[in-house]
Amino acid sequence: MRKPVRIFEVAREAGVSPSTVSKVLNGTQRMAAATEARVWKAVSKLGYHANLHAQILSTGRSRALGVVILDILNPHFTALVKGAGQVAAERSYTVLLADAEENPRREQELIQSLKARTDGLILAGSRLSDEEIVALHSPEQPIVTVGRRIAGVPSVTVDEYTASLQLTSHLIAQGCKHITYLAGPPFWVNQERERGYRDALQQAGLAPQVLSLTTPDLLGGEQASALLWAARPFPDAVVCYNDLAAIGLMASLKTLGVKVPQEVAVAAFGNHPLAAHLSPSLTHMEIPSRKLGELATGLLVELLECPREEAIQVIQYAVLRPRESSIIRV
Amino acid sequence: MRKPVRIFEVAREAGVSPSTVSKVLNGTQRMAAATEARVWKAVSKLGYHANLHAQILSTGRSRALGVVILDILNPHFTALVKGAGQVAAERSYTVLLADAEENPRREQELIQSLKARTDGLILAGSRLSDEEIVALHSPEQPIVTVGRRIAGVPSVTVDEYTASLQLTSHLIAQGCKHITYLAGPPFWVNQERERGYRDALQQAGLAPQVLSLTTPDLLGGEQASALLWAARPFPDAVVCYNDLAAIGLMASLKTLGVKVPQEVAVAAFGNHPLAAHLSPSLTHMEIPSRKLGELATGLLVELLECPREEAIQVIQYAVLRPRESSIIRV
DNA sequence: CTGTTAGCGCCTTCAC
DNA sequence: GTGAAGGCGCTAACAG
Repeated sequence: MRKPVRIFEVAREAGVSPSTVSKVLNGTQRMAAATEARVWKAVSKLGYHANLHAQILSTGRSRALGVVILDILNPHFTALVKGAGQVAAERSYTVLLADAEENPRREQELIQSLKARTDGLILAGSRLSDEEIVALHSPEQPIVTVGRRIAGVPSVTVDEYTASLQLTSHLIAQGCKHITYLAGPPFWVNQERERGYRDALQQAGLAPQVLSLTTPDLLGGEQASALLWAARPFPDAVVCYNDLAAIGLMASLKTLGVKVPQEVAVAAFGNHPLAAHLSPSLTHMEIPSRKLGELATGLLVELLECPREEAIQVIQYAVLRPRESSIIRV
Repeated sequence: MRKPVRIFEVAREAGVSPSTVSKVLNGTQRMAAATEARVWKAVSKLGYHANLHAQILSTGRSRALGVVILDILNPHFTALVKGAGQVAAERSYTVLLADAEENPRREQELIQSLKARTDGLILAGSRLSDEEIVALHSPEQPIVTVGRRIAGVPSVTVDEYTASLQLTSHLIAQGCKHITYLAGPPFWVNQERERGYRDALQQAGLAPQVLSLTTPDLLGGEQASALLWAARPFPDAVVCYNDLAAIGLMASLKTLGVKVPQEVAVAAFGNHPLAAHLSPSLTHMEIPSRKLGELATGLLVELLECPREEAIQVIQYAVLRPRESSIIRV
């Protein structure tokens, strides 16, 4: 059909050379006002749009950022994407988003695909090994991790250890004695949360009990009730790796006739939009997901525009949101 | 640092010409087994990866699909993305995802950006005008819409009219007499749902009452309670444009001390993962979001691989999931 | 200020 | 079977 217009045709229409058109369009170099006007006129008359790939091939920059998230069904990551999108737009970058579906093989494929199309990557909730991530990072194609601290790689993270200390202490303050931790996948975030949990219990002279979620989502939480059921002693409180799992767990406990918070208090990490809408509403350490996305994007753009040597590590803090699921009335 | 390897260097390493390497790598033409072996060896030794943009510039195809969704915070669209990602992977296409943030201007920008990077687009929940969408569609760069039927444009949609007829009839069967419809944005989906609602009421000899959501999300639902409050007669049932709004509404009604379903029954459209986890659990017509993503992607790939004249329209059906929010015990 | 000349890295006819 | 040559569309140095 209608072949796309090329820069040469615009040049001819405006009576100038292709390079002049290029300079005017990109603002690389000012031309005589009259010339510029003729170029713009020709451009709009012909409906010209530069061929992106030719442009990228020629300049070596795409002004695009890749964002790879662990799971698009998890509100934590979608909120993060909102933040990334906003900052990227402000800095006039395009975000190319990909969902790793909690699958490291797929994640690698997507990363390779995005790496070829972007100037830099944000890895949120990566399931790759530290080595793989280090290998991916380079000054020309920087990567920023979210929720993962690796020496030599720029990152944006929450102080999960302190968050976990606070959340666990909150339960202890409610008088809970047998607090179980439902662990997520064995990556940085879970390590920190588990460490905070253990330290809080130790300080209180209580014994830890760690059980592992099958998956860190609704289903995993539902399945976890069976684990709890078998646990001796049966806990009077549960700290969940994330709020999705906590919601699944609470639903399952309701089915089993176990009352929350009277028989078991439940608390989690996250910022699920419905945490306050549930019955009972869910206590959690609120993770500033959107902010993480904003910061990671800002950092990546900085790295792109003025390459640095050291790997900057940005740290944020979670906020305790006490709600019905952990408030035990005496 | 380490400059990327070019095809020329692979050719030199293997003792052949660049064009031979290209043919072997792309399987465009068989070469002597020994030659192919040498090429593959050189490729892995040097860690060669073809430059994507050079390739696209040269071939004119990117093997990438663009998916533009209305709002990444809405579970309907994220589920759709899961479906799209799966089918795209099966057909070895890369999905490039963008979040329009319910903003038509932003949507146009993203579309332009993705259009330049992909072979075809899926528009899910577009806020553009029919004309704009028609203008975007072409046999060389097909687009498939989801949740929108436009003459001449391939689409995948749910039979929303029938879905709405069923949902409204369900409420009527519960004995509700004053059923209000909380309308979403004035696009195809809402038009169909509203039409089904009106027809169902008319058949039952009831009077319709339509109020508009400020936004089709949690916040909009919360704000809608004020509208309902002011409505005369105060309804005994509400049909919500989507489940996000229904959840917001129910939360707000709880605050106001209005009991669901005893004083007002609530029902909606959607497939929110927590619909069954709420108290009361939410009745809805379940929209097969993920399936829509799969079908749209399948259709787009078909269109890409064997261009068609007619614009195929795929239709799916919603399923009634009756839950506590609409079950009125007498 | 403006045009000319070279690539960017790859694929693809077309001869050998 | 294999290689040489030309082009995809644009930008960037370098002249003038």
